[in-house]
Amino acid sequence: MGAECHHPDGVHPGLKGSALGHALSAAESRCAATQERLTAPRRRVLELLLESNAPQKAYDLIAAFGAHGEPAKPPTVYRALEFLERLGFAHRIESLNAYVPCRIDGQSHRAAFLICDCCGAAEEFEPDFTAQLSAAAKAGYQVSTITLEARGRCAACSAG
Amino acid sequence: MGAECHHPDGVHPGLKGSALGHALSAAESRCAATQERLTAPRRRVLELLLESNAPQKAYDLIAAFGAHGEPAKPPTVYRALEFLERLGFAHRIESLNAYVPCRIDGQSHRAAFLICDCCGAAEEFEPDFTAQLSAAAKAGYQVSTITLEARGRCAACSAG
DNA sequence: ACACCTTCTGTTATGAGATAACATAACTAG
DNA sequence: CTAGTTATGTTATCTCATAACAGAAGGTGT
Repeated sequence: MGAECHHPDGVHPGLKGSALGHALSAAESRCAATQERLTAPRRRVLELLLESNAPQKAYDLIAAFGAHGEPAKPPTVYRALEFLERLGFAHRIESLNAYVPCRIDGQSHRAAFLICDCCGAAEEFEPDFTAQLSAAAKAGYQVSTITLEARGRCAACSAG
Repeated sequence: MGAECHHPDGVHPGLKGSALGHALSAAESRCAATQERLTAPRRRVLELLLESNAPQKAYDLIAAFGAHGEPAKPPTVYRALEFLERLGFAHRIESLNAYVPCRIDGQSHRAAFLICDCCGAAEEFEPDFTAQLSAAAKAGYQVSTITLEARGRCAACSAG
């Protein structure tokens, strides 16, 4: 996580200005369509995730929450994250205890990440879980959610 | 995790008696073969994992460590777990913050779990990561480790 | 045997991550 | 407008994990 090399963070630059505004508006629309409420704290946490270029720890979000440097209380942020995950706007990366905004259109309830141990980037990709789901079915499991986290080195860090 | 239903815990019954002894001996042998040392605390933690029929939290292991009810100190157990994971004798299940003994012969450095949200069982299975590894390669990632956790309901809990 | 190095353990303390519980406020349907 | 539901604010606490350092145990060369 930046501990091993000095490559620039992240594949995703983090959204700013109008791109950020658009992403938030899109989230508003999706909430409106399903009668969910993108309230102020939820919107703020989503904004922080979208602005960032790397997975964010919950306490990073807590610290950055207030406009003038005041932190949030932990439950405020954890509740917002729970909401954002439920709606597919964000994902938790278990092996990092960190959160990223969903970068993939449409909510599949499935997440897969390529995590660079060098620069800390976490790239979401569209998973093909065919093989695993058939293994699960064979074992009699009814799978509701499935997550995959692959650790390694991104292209830039492999090269550098 | 037992919160939703009353099915018996676990697909794996937990080892006892000679089966447990054999498993520990096998671990000794594998350590000896690679000049690693299965020291007393490491062996004890492995024993606790093998005896259990469900994923064990670190602090469960800490509490159960001593023969006469004395707990271990946290670093004792965490160090042992680190060792056991490194040698492939145990796996951490990220989404549970819990640990299981490896149930699959040979250490692939890859773990995949079917986790029952109903009874708490966590069944390890042999993953086929072909699809994901090719997606990673296409993105330029050099993958070193890969973990997968599927949540759902086991056969018994689906039926009941 | 010995000195040396390395690895592992014991211990104290603290840092990081997450949630319980309860009171209050804001929406929303009738 | 009032009853029910959903969300927030706040305090406190709980769970999970590691830093740091001293000392013991094992291994190696002479």
